[in-house]
Amino acid sequence: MSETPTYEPNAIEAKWQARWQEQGTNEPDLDGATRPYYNLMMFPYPSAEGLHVGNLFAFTGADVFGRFKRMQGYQVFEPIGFDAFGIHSENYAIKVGAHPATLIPQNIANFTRQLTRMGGMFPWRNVLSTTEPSYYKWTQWVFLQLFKRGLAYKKNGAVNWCPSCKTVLSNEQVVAGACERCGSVVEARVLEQWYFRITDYAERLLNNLDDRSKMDWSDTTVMAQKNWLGRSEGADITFTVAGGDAAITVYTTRPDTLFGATFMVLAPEHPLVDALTSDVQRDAVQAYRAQAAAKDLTSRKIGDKEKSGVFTGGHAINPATGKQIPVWIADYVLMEYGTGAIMAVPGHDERDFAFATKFALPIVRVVAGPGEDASTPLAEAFTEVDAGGVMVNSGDFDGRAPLDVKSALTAWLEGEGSGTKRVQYRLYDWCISRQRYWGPPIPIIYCDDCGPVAVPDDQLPVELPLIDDFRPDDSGVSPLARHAEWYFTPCPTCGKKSRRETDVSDTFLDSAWYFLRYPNTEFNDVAFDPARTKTWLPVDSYIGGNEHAVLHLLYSRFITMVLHDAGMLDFEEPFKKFRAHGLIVKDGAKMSKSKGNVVNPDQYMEHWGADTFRTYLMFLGPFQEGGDFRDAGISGPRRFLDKVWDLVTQAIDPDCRDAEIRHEVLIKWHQSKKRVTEEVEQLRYNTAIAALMELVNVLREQNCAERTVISELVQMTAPFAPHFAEECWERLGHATTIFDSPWPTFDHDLTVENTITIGVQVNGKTRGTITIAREADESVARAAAEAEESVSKYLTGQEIRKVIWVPGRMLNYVVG
RNA sequence: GCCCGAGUGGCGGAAUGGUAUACGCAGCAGACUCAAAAUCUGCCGGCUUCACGGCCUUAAGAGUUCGAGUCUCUUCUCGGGCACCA
Repeated sequence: MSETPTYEPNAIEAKWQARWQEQGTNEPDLDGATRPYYNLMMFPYPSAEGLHVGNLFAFTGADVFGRFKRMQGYQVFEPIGFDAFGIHSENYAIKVGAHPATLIPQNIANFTRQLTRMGGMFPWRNVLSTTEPSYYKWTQWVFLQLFKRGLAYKKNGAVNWCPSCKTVLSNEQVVAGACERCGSVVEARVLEQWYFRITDYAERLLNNLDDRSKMDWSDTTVMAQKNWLGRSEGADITFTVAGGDAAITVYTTRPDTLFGATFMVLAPEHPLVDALTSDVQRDAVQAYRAQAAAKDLTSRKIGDKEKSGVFTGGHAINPATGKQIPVWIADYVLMEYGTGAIMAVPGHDERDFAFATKFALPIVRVVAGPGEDASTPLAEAFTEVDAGGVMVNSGDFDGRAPLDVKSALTAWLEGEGSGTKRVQYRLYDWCISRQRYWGPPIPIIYCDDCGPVAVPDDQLPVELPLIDDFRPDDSGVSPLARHAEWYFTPCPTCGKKSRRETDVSDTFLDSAWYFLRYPNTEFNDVAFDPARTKTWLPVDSYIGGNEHAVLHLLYSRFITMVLHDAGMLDFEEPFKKFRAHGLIVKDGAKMSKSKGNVVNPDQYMEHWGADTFRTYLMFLGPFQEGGDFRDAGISGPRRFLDKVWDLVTQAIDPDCRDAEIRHEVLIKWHQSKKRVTEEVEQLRYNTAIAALMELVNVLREQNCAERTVISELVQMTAPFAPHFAEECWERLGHATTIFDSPWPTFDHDLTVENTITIGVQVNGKTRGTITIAREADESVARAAAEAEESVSKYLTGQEIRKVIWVPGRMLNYVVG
């Protein structure tokens, strides 16, 4: 008994990784696939630190699913790539004094090493990086598709500007109104920027979310998208300005409360402010507008909720009451939402109530709740619409329910020509301009004669020049503008000396279409080949983090819809199924560099092997909820693999093979196959692994190492521990990869025992158990139960009032 | 503030309204060993009992039900998202 090999993960893993590479095991036939399955995971941003445990958890979970689908007979395409443009790479390069173009390839090499080490089923010939000209050529092409369809436009927009770092900051880089890096107070700067008209698609983006045939998504993700889209139903109402021809249009979701509108508020930037302002108020209004303009975006939005504002001196007429009401300006009204103006109903809106209280404006009750009437004082805004209240102080509408008056009043306004019903979305257009260096240049040329001109397709890509001074400067203009040889270029239409657009595009654009490129990486003349696309898309399963629940997924859906409308794709939803994985925490806290609790997976893979580490990660908690990383627990999965290894050793030994499968093993075997199959399908990996462990325990107790059973056990461990399973499979005498073997099937009749043990309750308390035939009827069960001393002692001397018999489940006596 | 999600042994976590605590970790006892590690066997929610057993227990409280970790309401705590959206 000398030649028995022991389980040595590192040797086995290197062996199988090399073999997969040599034999192209992970590369499906992209053209000839008959049962294609596109298994997508969110590609990583290749940071200098390398993959962390959270990435590995996500990729392993997606890989387990892909390997499972493959064993179910699909040709699985499970590509990986790198999302390497963006401000993070650029800032890091500035910090370490290097160029991102040299850092990124190093990071990608390190990520590639780690992704190979973990044993992912990645087709490396289809790898992509968003920073390669061969990729971003098509990102620019995507931009131009939108430009040509009128969906890309320029407008002024405010950005966060740090005067000390001389750079535009993203919202998350602004902390409490200050620059996250240097602490300077951030200013708002207005720049002309490129936007995509995603708002045109708001309704379709919302409606498809409820269409299960197009999208089977996690509920939490659907909810997040719905909230982001923020559909509301209401009305536009026009108020004429007293003593003038001007009119102010407001948007409200509560047209029923129109009689309670006692003043109006415009956003400080509203175009009618000048016209409304009286001479007396002009100075105060000017001062307030200047003050509002100076506030940075974030502190205006989420900062101090204390109301501020100024009276313009102007008045408007409430179309319902005919009364003149004062018009104010205040920064709690946002120019970007609705019409930038509101009718203020302080009795029934918390913000308006706070404002009216602060500035002593009249508050009128127009809805009376249960037990209230028109004169009940309002200590706070009464905002309930559907709480059984009735209208009061509202003329002909008095006594009716607010919900009913909502539509009735809107209809009346429509008749008067002073209002219309309208649906409003919270979603705003997608700003894709970045005044930075490390991104794909926006492919537009400005010609004095021809205006903004698209760079012709045959001149794409507009390559990002490899310049050394890529730092942003004081001007707020992209560093690209400083390079005359790049900046000046002939107009593609008339040939006149023209200027390139110097903004680069948002990284979210890079990732909004990458899934279309993966099956087409070898094509240089098209972004995506129609035949390939028809075979592989839409994506069958997409797994990723819920931090991208809104932006990335919404932008991807939008770009797909646009390309669908352009006739280039025959589907409008890119991801048939989406599941969000959970988060790995360490000691109850999210892993982060600042907390110093980031776990580097390399050392674990080195010490335990990738297979044990993968199995551990999938076992530590529900995949869709995440879990707590505790290295003490890793020994459990390792012991499990050791036990399977030993069973394989026994199974291939002709001397100790057990030909007969005992009934107890047979049932457990089929039950395990059923459970594992169903649970892996639902990404419930932790319980699937528990089921495999239970099976192993039974096999050991029963001394069974029957070859068929062990073979199938090995197959079921394969998605979790792929190298390990390949090695076991080879030891069992197979010459081809285990991933081309069919997933084990089970016999339903063998998943249920002929005799079952059920609980017997007396008055709902479990008092004993009985073991009876599965099909036993009530009388048999009762006879067995009443013969049990532990049950009968609660029955003697009691009147049995009722017996509840749930066949095959339980028996309950109600006595007393 | 609003919208989601979650609170179960010492720990990670299982449980179609039907025997709560599967599986794993840690711990305790034993076997093997000169010894230790590894491995194997057994025990392992709390209180109570010599024991058989009894009572309690799924964040707290109420409710529905023959029966609730699971369904409903209220409260508390934690995590995530949105944040003056009219």
